[in-house]
Amino acid sequence: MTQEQFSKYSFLLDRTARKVKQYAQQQFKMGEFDITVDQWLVMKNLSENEVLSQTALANLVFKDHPTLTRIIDLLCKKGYVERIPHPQDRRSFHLNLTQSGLQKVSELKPQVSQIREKAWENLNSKDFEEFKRILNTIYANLEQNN
Amino acid sequence: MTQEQFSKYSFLLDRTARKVKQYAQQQFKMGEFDITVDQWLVMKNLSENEVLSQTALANLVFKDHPTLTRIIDLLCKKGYVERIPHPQDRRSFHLNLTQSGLQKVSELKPQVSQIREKAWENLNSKDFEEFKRILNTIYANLEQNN
DNA sequence: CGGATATAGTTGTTATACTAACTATATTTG
DNA sequence: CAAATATAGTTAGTATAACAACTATATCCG
Repeated sequence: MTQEQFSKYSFLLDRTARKVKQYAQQQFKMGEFDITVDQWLVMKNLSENEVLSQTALANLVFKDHPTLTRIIDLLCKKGYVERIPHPQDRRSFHLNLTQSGLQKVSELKPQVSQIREKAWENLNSKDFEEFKRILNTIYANLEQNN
Repeated sequence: MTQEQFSKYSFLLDRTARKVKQYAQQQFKMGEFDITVDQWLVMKNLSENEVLSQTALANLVFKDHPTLTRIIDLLCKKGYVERIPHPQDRRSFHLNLTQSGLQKVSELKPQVSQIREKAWENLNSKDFEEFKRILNTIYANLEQNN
């Protein structure tokens, strides 16, 4: 295989990732979910982990700090999340889903799963495992500490 | 496989696509390439196709018109691309690589290929074919006209 | 021909991504 | 303890992504 051919993966990967996000975002909009796909990822992770700082959450969702700051800002404005001052460390916050945020997560969870399924028509569990393996290998190949 | 498990593909896909772009962008910066990864994609496609309108180019690179307008604006400012008025259709342009743009493409082409290769360490041609097949299937599953 | 419609491209707005620079607070260490 | 350093989070600036609304020009069709 030539270098030239290999190069195409980045185009296909980027194109597909954008399509997946775009499709989900359109469904979110049609269903009047009131949040974006990235905001959903953040809220879901908050719901699955009790006490999280912004740094801990950033590491979970693989977003950088400025990006997460802004997503949290928006979720606070919408009333789904609150920043609770950390009792020992005045630099830090505990992030909390509000009552409204908890309700939103449990309401959207099954709907999001259903939206996500559409991408896997005509594909099976073996494909899924292969896909995960290859994505994770690529990710590991490009990590900084190589 | 549960819905929940399937849902993770979107996270891994997004995470990996971002890492691939980020890694390339860092290499572009280190090499002082003077363009972004998306600008490179546009210039490469211009170099491979003689006469392109913005619409034709947008379809090639799978970006929408506003995004492409802005990328072309930046490439014009940098002197790598020019908009030539279409002789028959006054709404439209022919996009052209300048001399400087052509030189940039031929200078960067091998370097970009080399950067792109790093992702494929520990993976082989069969993986590559599988990966392409799965990405293309997902893309097709989510196209609008379904 | 002339009004309706379609197409090419631009502009505006919001969100995310990334880097860099910054503030405030903790921690380390001489 | 005090200075150096590290960490938590924010702000600023630029680029890309998506959608909606817009201008200008072409085309269609009665």
